[in-house]
Amino acid sequence: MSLIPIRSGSQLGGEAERSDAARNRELLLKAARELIEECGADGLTMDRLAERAGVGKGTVFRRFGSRAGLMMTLLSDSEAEFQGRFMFGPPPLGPGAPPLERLVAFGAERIAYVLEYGELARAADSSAYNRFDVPAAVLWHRHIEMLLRAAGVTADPWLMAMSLSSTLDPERLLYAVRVHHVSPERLAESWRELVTSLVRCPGGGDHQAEERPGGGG
Amino acid sequence: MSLIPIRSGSQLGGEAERSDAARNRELLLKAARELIEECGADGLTMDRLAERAGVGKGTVFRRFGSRAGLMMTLLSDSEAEFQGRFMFGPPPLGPGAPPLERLVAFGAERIAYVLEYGELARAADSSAYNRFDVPAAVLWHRHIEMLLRAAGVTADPWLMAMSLSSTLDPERLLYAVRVHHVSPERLAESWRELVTSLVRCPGGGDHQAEERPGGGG
DNA sequence: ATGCTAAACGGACTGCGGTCCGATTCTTAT
DNA sequence: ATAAGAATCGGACCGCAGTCCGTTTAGCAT
Repeated sequence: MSLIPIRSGSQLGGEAERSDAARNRELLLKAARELIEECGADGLTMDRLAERAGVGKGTVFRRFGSRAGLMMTLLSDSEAEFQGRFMFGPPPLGPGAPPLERLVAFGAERIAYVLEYGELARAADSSAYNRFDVPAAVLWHRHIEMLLRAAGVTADPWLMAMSLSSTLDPERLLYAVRVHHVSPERLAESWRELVTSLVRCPGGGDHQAEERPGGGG
Repeated sequence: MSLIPIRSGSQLGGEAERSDAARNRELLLKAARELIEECGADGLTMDRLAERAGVGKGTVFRRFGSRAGLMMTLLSDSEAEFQGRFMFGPPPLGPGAPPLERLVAFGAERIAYVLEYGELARAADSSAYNRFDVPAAVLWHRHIEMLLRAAGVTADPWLMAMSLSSTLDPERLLYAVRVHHVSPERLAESWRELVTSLVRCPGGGDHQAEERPGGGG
């Protein structure tokens, strides 16, 4: 049932897990949820978490690698559920619907997801350079890219998928909603218009010549 | 000649500047440039900068507000020059060319800019929540929005401009180039295709009804 | 020159994410 | 039961961005 190693729940690479490690992991997750309940995701610090869980700070980082890793672990259940829906679930999000409709649905669902988990989703975006290399992010990217190809978009699907992904960045989404009071519906509608334009117009192909000599990777 | 208060060079709101303040500002900027030369933008820390300039740490923060503010100040000359070109310069970047061509040129120039200043441009993007409220960012946003409107794009130009801006985020641009070895030309070409699609197709207008009767602007 | 005041100064301090490594505890073989 | 060994534990430690507030100094009026 495990779809993609979102973060595998706990251990980073190993197989077996020592009993004390398992106990501490549960302690930590429980404490983290409590803290978020009380102080919000932004109010959760690694020190506080360690103290609340009654473990050392080193233990926290060994478990989750980083603050962002912890947040991802906390989101892993809902994230897995989301992945399941857009990969295997019913149309229009899942397979069966035309690519464009799936794209539209994907954006709408992702927007709803980000808005639901707000602070958490934002905190799960590590501020590090490898933010886009996290398994879930590359999965979304690949999914969008696949749908673009299926929809007949010829124009550099990898980069187009990157542009579309950037539109769904939690940071910007939350900024639009919280600071500029943009409604979720308006966000979804704008996304629909964006992907529709992209799919309907084959990338401004008639530029002038498109003399792409080799056309290599 | 000052176009837009990018960061006004130094003082945040006041008018007159005391002589010691001016002297320290110059000292700091000089030291910052030296440090970046030696250690790269990522190697510049506020402590080191204060020490190198021979001033206290408080002075650094009073001058620039934050690390990102310092980076913006360091970029302000080239930023002002860029602003001057896309607002008042010759076509196709400046006024005179058709909106679509200006959009294409804007993206290409911005990509080149980000790639040229690399680390610095990235560091100037404060990690804070108000990242998008910085004067330069809202100017770019407004510029894109204006061009979209001029090009006849009806679909929520504000949000479309946000999506397009996100595509030009230094973080992602540098990620594509440095990690995935995407060439600058490919980035610019992808941008061209993106905006061309947007402008050519009026936002998936025939969705199902889209009876937007008035179509105000 | 001198005194006054508002502004600038500077460095100790805080809170944070993240690391390190000696001490501890679980597991397994005997 | 026990000893060896590996994995885990935990908190002192680091470097960093950013803040605070007592001290100094520039600019001006006299």
